[in-house]
Amino acid sequence: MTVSRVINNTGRISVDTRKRVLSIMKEMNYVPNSMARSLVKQESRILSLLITDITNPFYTSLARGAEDAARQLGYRLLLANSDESIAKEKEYIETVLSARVDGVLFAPAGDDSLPNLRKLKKQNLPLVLLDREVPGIDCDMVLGDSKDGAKRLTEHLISLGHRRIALLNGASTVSTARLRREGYEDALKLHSLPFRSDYMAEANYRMGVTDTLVDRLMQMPEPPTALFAANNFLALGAIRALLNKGYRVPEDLSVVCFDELEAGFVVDPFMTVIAQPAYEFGYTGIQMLVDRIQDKAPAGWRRIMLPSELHVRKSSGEARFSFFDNE
Amino acid sequence: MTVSRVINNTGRISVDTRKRVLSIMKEMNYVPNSMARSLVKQESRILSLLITDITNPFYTSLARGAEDAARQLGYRLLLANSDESIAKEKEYIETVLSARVDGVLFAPAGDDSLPNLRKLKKQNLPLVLLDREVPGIDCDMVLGDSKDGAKRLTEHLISLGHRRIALLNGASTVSTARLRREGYEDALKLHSLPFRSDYMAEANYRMGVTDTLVDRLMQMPEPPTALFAANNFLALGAIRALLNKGYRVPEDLSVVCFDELEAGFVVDPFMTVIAQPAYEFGYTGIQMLVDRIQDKAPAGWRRIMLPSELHVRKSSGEARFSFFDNE
DNA sequence: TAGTTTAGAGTTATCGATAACCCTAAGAGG
DNA sequence: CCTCTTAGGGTTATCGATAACTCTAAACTA
Repeated sequence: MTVSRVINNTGRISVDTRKRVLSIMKEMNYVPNSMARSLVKQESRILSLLITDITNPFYTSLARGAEDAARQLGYRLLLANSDESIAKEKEYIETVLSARVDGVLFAPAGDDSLPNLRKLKKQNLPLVLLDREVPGIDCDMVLGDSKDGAKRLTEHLISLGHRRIALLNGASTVSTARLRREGYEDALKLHSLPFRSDYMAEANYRMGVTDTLVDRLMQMPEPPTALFAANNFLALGAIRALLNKGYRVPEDLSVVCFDELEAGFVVDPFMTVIAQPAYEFGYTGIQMLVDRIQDKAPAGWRRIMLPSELHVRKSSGEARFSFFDNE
Repeated sequence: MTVSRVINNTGRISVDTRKRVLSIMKEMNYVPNSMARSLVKQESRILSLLITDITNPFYTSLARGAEDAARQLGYRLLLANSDESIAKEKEYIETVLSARVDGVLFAPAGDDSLPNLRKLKKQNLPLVLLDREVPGIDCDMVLGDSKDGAKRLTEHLISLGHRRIALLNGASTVSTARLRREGYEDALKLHSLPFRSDYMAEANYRMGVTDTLVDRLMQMPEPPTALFAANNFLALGAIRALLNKGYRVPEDLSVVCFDELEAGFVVDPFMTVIAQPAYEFGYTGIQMLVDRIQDKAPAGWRRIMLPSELHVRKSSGEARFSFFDNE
């Protein structure tokens, strides 16, 4: 009726009627029902963002970027958290589909997210993948340079004299973990260092590292002198375990990792990291998504790779040489 | 039609028809439209959570708690972030009202959130306030013991021999800032220490502290020997500024604060803090909200105060006495 | 056997907003 | 004076799911 015309500023309305409507709206505390509107308009102007760990600063920064972009483009954001669980992801997909959001920004838990993603694609819902690729899914993506970053981080350790570098990786069902391993291996090869499978360990990106994992590494006949952790939380878990056991970082073991540890403020930054532009992941992702929704995107899938930066800090130090080995 | 009966398991459906419907649903990739359902049911089973800073671990832990509780109770969570801005808060309120969520869990930016909150109450929307009170709003609340916590933190400093303790507080339009100041003053009084207004500074909970603020304190004729920061980010900002200027913590200035710095993992925890049970804030808040929605709540408003814990760590040390003053 | 249940499924109205169409009176134009 | 335009605003159908009702056989009861 006339109210709709006033709210949306469409059609012809006399100044008088408009005033009358507005004043009655105020008087009644009228608030339009966006569900009813979406039902007829067939669009909700809501985008959905799924992240895998809301306590990880990488994802909270990403969320802020997504939020800012969405706000600027006139969309609202439905934020959810999968805890790296495929099952929660599935639940969430159902929610999102039945809520008829206009598009989804999706940081998948891993390769096993495939069926979940297929379900989205079947509904023809615009989709942008974040941070991780999933084999079998073609769509727009915003990725980091995992391979190159891992290579740089490993080379940094090598340049400090380290020859025995362990890799504490995420699950191999996650694309970033695979790529980080490749980068690590590339760096070893490039410097003619052997790849040793006993220097490899694997854990969930979200979980702390069990002390036993660290024990195993440190109690080898030739323990590593440096540890490359594939993400920030793995590094924290490892360092905590090391300190508990009485080891010192970096004196006994240098530790480096992917991703900053804190969102913004850092007191006396400790960790040597490859920092990814988390905010831009979210911001760019939303831009790509909205382009796609509004048919402004090119026909083919876009694959944006954001650069990262090496920050050398205190957690990585010069290697101590062989005379320490038999200590 | 019959489909609805199948989906909701209501009414009488023959086994045969049910199978037929289900198979066609699968074949068509049918997904029910929850907006249409909400429209007629007059409930959405969506709750909304507004936090003021998504990058602050206090709020991300809180969000996880809220999410877990919501999931367990059969609700979904719409998460948003006000950045401590009343204007964003207002936008968000409008979104939430027009989305017809079933209830709102609200961490207000401050006393100026009053009009925003009134708008919610006018619609009779179940509401639970988190962390901060707002004068003029009566509703269920989950709070921390700001006053007592501040008192304990201040007394901890006093017990270390500090006599000149500065307070770096949040804006006085935020209830927690006022209470933390009260606790601080109580502790001073209790130990017959003078309250000095030149030891007070105020900044936004979200912002870094400007270096000038720290400069002002440290360049006083009688500079403080300890600093009580009213939240974690203020403490981080202060410490960063101090380190930049060449001061050491705790040697030159002890620093303590409210709230943990990191969500879960802490490497070699540094900061002496009053830790609040952030997860429980969210979890309890959702429980109270759902009770209210389902009319299981008592008639009067509930006001739950969650206890907090003092963790003494390295950022606070013994006071150095007068012979240092004229150094 | 006649009347009454009942299982199973179809019909209609509804939630609130909007698209598309229609209606009326005043003013414009010849 | 009559026709035509147009401003302003009312009507109806629609989005998709559900509540409440109806309908039709078959089954059951007395």
